[in-house]
Formats: sequence, C-alpha cells, structure tokens
Amino acid sequence: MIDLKLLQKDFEEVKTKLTRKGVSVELLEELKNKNEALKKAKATFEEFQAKRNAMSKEFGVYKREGKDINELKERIEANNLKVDEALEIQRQATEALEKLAMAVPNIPDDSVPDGADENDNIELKKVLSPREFSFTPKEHWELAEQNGWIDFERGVKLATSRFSVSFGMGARLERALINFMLDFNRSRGFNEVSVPALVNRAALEGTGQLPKFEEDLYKIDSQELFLIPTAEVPVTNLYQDEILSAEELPLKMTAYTSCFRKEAGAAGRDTRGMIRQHQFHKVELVAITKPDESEKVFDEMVACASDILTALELPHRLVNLCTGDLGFGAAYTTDIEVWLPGQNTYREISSVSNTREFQARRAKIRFKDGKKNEMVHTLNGSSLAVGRTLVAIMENFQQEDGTITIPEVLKPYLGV
RNA sequence: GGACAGUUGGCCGAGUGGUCGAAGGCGCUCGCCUGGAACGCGAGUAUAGGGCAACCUAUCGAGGGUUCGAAUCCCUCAUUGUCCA
Repeated sequence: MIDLKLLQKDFEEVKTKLTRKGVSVELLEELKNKNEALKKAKATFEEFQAKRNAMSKEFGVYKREGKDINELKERIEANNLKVDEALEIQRQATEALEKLAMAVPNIPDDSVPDGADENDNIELKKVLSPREFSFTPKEHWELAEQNGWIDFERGVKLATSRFSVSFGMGARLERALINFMLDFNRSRGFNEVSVPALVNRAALEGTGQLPKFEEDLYKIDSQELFLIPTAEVPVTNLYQDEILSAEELPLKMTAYTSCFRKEAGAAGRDTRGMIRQHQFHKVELVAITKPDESEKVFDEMVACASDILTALELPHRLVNLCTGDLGFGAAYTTDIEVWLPGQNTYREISSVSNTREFQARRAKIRFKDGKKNEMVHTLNGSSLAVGRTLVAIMENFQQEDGTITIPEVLKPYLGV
C-alpha cells in the first residue's frame, strides 16, 4: 500500500509519479478525500467516545458514593447514540478508504523509464554471446518431444491445457536444476526454506496479489485458500505482522515451490511448449531488509540470478522494466531474459523487484531501530523459473541431430 | 469426528465487571556502584491513529452480544495443546 501520509503531505509529487503508472488523477483525488473524511470521522468518534469514558467513570464514583444516577444515566445514553452513529460513519469511511487504497499500485522509482509495454524496457547489459549455429536451431517443444523429455498431450489428459509431464532425463534435469539453484543461492547467503503451497487471503493481500488479481489465482473454495502463484507470497508473509530486530536484518531466503497461475490474461500467448504453464517450478529469492540496504541486496539478487545463467553457459541480458511493464507492487524491477535460439529472441526467465515499503505496509512487517518501529523493505526475485531454464538448455545446447548436451555444472547433479 | 484446556506486551506470566494498557519476572536501554566488569541499586521500556505539548482514542486470538462501563460475562469462528475415537 502506498503511504497515505505521504499522499496527504506531497499530493502533487505522488500524483506526478503515480500517473506515470497509469493511475488516474481522479482516483488519487478520491483517495485523498476519503483519507481526509476518515480522519474527520475518527476525530468525531473519539470525541464522543472520550465523553462516554469520562461519564462511565463518573458513574462508578456516583454509585460508590450513593448519589442519584438517573440524570447521569440519561446523559450517557443520549451520548451513546452519538457514539454509535459516529462509529458507523467511521466504519464506512475506513472500508471505503481501504478498498481504494489496496488497489493503488506502488510508486515507481525515478529510475524507471516511461513506456507502454515490454517493448519500451531498457536493456542494461548482455552476458555471454549467443552461439553461432551451423544449422537452423529447433524450438524446444520439437526437441522435447524428439528426446522424449516432455509430453504435452498427457499433461492435458491429466488436467487441462497448459499442463505437461516430464519424463526421464527431462524430469531429472528439472530436479538437477532445482538442486543446483538452491545450492547456488545458499552459497550467496540465502537461507533455504520450505513453505506451504496453499495460502490464505491475508497472505495474498500482504504481497499485493489480492484484492486486484483474484482472477489469476486458483482457489480452494471450501476453505478460502489459494494455490500460490509464486513462493514470494508464503516466504514474504512468514514475517507478516511481526516486529523484527534490526540485528536479524537482512533476512535473505530462497525457496523452491511449484507455482500455479490461471494465466487469465494470456489467452493465445505461448500456447505451445512450456513457456507459459498453469503449474511450473520456480526457485525464488526473497529478502527483508532495512530501508538503507535494499538497493544493495537488490543488486545481489540480480547478480545471483544472472550468475546462475552464466554458470549454465546460457546467454542472457538484463532489462530495466518500464512503467507499463512494471508489476503492481514493484518500485523498480530488473528482468533477466535468456536467449532462445529456436525462437531467435530473448525471453523472460527471472524478474527481480524491490517493493520497498509497499508490501511491508500491507503485511505489517516492521523492525525496531532503537526506540522507533519502521517499515522494512521487501524484495523478491526468481532464480530461476525451472521450466524456462530447461527450455533454454534444450534450445542452446541442441546438436544438429536433435540431441542435447548437458551444461558442465549440472553433471555432478545428474551423475554423468 | 468427540471431550476438555489454553490463546494477554519482545518473551514468560498474573489478572472474573470500574481505580487495568494491564502486577511480577526475563530481556533490553540509561544512570549509580567498579580500575574495568559481574553482582547489586534506581529509572525507563507495547502498537497504531489524532493534537504532534500536556493529553485523547483504539487494541488483551477474530467477530458479534449483554452492560452506564468488558482482558474479565454470553455467543460464533480461528488456532494451539491433551485425551478419546
């Protein structure tokens, strides 16, 4: 959630920054008005409530002293009507404000370039050059089928479209990648955690997937639980509603989970292959930091994901997301795109974001610095999406006959 | 699935209708003591919002109810533990 105090104090500045993200001025003005209305409603309620408390105290004194309480009781009851009325107004004002505020995205950092969509993202740097092929490289679904690694039809048979099954070396490579990534992240100081794949509404509100993006989530109706779209949700919310001590920060964590997404807005995109699946494996990085160290940890996370790709000998590039491509909760994001020779293009394989206080305010994650409590900063990033990494290995390591060689660093994990 | 018992501040733990935002302890901070430290002694130490000073308001698992007044009584739910199935 954005800082409503900041909105109140520097409305023009917040307006300038959020309109870059496509938030309408009307919405922001409404938000400001609702915030002021709530303040007023609270003040009124507190005034009557203070009266009630004082008179109730007096009531006790009267009784002890044996005085007549009828007249006082009448005054209290009259005041109580006003308390109830003021409370109801305050309740409505709170609800109206929250509904609005929870749907406003994070304020983009000044470094985020203006832009409409992914075409306006800015390339930061390239790592490793794409290999020269002496033949026309195939796309991964062709290679996957030829090698018997991935069965797309049987995934559909078991569930529905956008599900697949891995077999043999395909399945073993997935497992090897997961282990390699987790070990790599651990060597960079990220503590491994294993978390639930189902979470409640509060967790998803904390990280910003709800209330706005419910149509993208798989929901268990009988219990009001949701399948996680990313490990970011359970890992970040581990510390929901907690006050951490400054000494234990930064908390750097890595987790492997399956992720589940309805991909509601992606009809027709990447229908073939395993680029966009309803269920996929991902190794995630999450960090909870003090405000002054989040940028440094962000760089560490980007480096971590990029270095894994380098270790896997996969060419990739770093991209600074523009305002139009930036996610709901992110202040700024660096995407890592891996080179896919079969598609002759770079495709997203990791996304590292600093949400600053945005999630911390929603999830109430704070830390104690001396006397004062302050919001932490939260960061998340993939390192990496496992299926897409497998795709990248298939396409980059393919031979003319369609066989695929194995990156050196994975060999110990495969026993080859 | 059934029965019983819990859920209180960073932690432990007292508190069955007003003087309780909450005893006591631990931890932590500051001061005294000391050559320095431990011990001891004294003071302070929840969160959020409003005035932004005194102070006011809310919060004792969540929500609702009874009452002039609820941590305390009643109801519903969540959750933890123990026992039974």
